[in-house]
Amino acid sequence: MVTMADVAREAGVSVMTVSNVLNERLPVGKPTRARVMAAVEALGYEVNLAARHLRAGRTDTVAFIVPSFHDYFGEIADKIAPLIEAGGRHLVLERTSASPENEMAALSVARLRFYDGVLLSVAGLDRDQLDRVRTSKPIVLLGERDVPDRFNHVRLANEEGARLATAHMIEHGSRRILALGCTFDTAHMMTSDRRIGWERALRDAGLDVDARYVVPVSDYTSADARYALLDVIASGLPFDGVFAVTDIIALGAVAALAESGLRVPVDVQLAGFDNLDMASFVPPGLTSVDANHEGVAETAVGLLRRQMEGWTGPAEHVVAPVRLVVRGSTRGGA
Amino acid sequence: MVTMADVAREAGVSVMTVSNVLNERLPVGKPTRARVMAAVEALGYEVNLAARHLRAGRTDTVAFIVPSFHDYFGEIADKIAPLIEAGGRHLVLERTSASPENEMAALSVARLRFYDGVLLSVAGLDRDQLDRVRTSKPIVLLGERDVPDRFNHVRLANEEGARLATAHMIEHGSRRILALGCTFDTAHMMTSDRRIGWERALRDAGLDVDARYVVPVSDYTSADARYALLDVIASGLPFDGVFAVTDIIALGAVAALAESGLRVPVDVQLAGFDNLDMASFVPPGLTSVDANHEGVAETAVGLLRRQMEGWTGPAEHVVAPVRLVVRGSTRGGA
DNA sequence: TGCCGTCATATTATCGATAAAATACGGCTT
DNA sequence: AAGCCGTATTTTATCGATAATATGACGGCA
Repeated sequence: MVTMADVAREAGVSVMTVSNVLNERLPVGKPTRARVMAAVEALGYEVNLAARHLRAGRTDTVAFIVPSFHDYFGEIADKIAPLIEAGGRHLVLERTSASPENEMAALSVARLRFYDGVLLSVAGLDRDQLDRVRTSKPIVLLGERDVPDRFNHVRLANEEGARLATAHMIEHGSRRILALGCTFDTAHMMTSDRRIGWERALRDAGLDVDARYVVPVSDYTSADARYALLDVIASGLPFDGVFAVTDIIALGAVAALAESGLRVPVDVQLAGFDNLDMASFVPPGLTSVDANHEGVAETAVGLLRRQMEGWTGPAEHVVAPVRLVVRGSTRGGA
Repeated sequence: MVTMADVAREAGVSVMTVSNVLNERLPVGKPTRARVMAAVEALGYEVNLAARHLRAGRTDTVAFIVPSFHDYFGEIADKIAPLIEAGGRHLVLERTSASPENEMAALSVARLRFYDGVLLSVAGLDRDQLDRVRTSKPIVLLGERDVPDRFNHVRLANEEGARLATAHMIEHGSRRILALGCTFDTAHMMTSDRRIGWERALRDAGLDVDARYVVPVSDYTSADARYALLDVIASGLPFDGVFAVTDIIALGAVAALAESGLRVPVDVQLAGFDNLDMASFVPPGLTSVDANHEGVAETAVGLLRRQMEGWTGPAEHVVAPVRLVVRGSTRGGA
C-alpha cells in the first residue's frame, strides 16, 4: 500500500507538505505542489481514511439508521442522500430490524464514532432506553415514538393525518370505517396516535367509536394486513371504509377487498398513510396522507448539520405537517 | 473519551492485557480478567474502532453499494443483511445514483478500505471502466451488465425470464405483446437481454417481431412507464399483452391500463420481472419473473465470504435461475 | 549591517489500538 | 540445586495520517 511517506520520498519533501498539498491547509509553493501532485499521480496514492479518522476524528460520513431498508425508509433515504452529499459528506444506511437491542448497539459510542452524525429512525426504543444514551455525537431522531427532550426529533402529525383521512371518507358517505393496523396499545405510538385521529374524526361527525373496528395487524406487512382484513370480512362485521395505518397496510387491504369482490370506492372507501410512490399507481389510485418526505428530510438534515457545525443550543422537536392526497380509492377522488 | 490506557491504569495492568481480555487472544488469568472487566464496566469503556481499524486493518463491516435505496435494492438488501450479520459483520448501504462517477468513487481504494468486503450492484459502469479498478479487496458484483472475468459476479437469467413470461402470455392467447421498458440499445444489458428473451418467445411461437412493440421508458419509474404506455394507447397501436421489463414498470402499466379502461387480463395480459413484494397485492395480482432474491443474496454473500476468508481461486460468474410466478394479471392465473 | 516579519517547509508528538517479541514466575524434572 | 517449560503479563514497535510548533530563507528597512 502506498502511503504519504512514499509520496513524500518520491517528491523529495516532508510528509507534512504532502498533507498540506492534499488538504490545502497551509500554503505550499507552486513548484513544490506540482512535484507532489506528480508523485501522487505516479504512485497512485490514496489517503488512508482509517488513519485520518483516528487522528482527525472525522469521517465525512453520516449514517441513517433504519428498521428495514425497504418501502418507506428506502424512499426517504433517497431523499436524504442528496442533502447530505450537498454538504460534502456521504450517507450510509444501517439496519436494525426494528429491535431495541440493535438500535441500542447502533447508538453505542463505538459505532457512533464511525460517523460525523447520525439520523436514527426510532422503531424499538422507548423514552427510557433513549435516555440512557450518553453521547455528544450529533444525532437527530425520526419517527413516531416519544423521545427525551434533549434529542432533536422530527415526527409527523399522525393524529391530524388520520383525522383528515377518516373525515374525508365520512364526508363522502362512509359510516363504518375500519382502523386497519391501528391499536389501543400505546407502545407503538404511530399506531395509537393514528387511531386517536380516526376516533376524533368519528366523534366530530357524531359517529360511535366501536372497538371492534380497530383491527391490529401483526407485522406491518401487506401480507398480514390482507389476512387481517379477510378475517374481518369473514366475520361479517359490516364496514364501508378502511383507514389503513400505512400505505403498505393499505396495499394488503386493496388485495383483500379485490379478492372479496368489494369494489373500491363504491362499496368501500380506502385511505392510507405515507403517500408512497406506488400509491398513485395502484388502481384506482390510493388516497393517502402525505407526510412530505422531502420536507421531513430537509428538516432532519438541517437539524443534523447545525449540530455537526457546532451549534449547541436546545434540541428541537418538529412536527411535520401533513396533507391529504385524494385519489380514486375514496369518493372525492378523480 | 475513556481509552484502553485508562482501563489499564484503573485495573493495575498493562494496556495489552486489557486488549487480550477484550479480544480473547492470549489467555489471561481469571482474577486479572475480572479486574479488567470491572474497570471496563466502571469507566464505561468502548473500543475505538478507528484505532482498531488502522492497526488491525479490519472493520467487520461490509458495504452493499446500490444505485438507489428503494424498491428492488431495498428488498434485496433486507435479504443480504441477515446473511452478513450471521458472519459476525454488519452491513451498510451506500448509494451511487447509478452514475458511473459515483460507482467509480465508491470503488476507490480509499473508500474500499472502510470495508472488509463490498457487494456492488453495477448500474453505470461498463466493462472497461471496471477493468481499471485495481484492488485486492473482496468484491462481488451484482447486476445485469457485462463485467471483467476476474470479478465474482451474480446475475439473473434475464433472457430466459423474459422468454418465460412472454411465452406464457402467448400460450394464453396474446398475439401482440409490448416489450415495455425494453430496448434495442445494448448499453443497458438488462433491457436488451430481456428484449431478446421476448423476441425469442415470439419467434418460437411463429409470431413476427415488430420493432414498434419495443417501447422504451425514459427513467425506469412507474410514472414514466405510465406515460409511455398511455402514449402507445393513444397512438392506436393494437396490443393484447404487455411484458414489463421490471415490476416497477409493470406497476406504471397497471395504472395506464386501468385509466384507459382496458381490463387485465381480459383485454390485456401483463407480466413483470423481479417479483417484488407488492406484485402479490396489486389487483389482480401481478404475474412476474421471480429472480429468487433470497438465493441471489446467498450466492453473492457466499462468494464474498469466501474471499474475505482468504480464498484466492478464480472468480465465479453465476447466472441465477428464474421461474415464472403466475398471478391474476395473466390468464393462466388463479 | 543587523534586525524583523513573512512565507514555505520540516520536526515532533500524538490519535488508540494491536502484533510480535520479551520477561517474570511457579512448578517439575533429573 | 540447576535447568527447563509453559502460562501470564509486559515492553516495544507500528499502523498512516494530522495538529501544533519549529526552523529556514529571503526581502525590506532603519
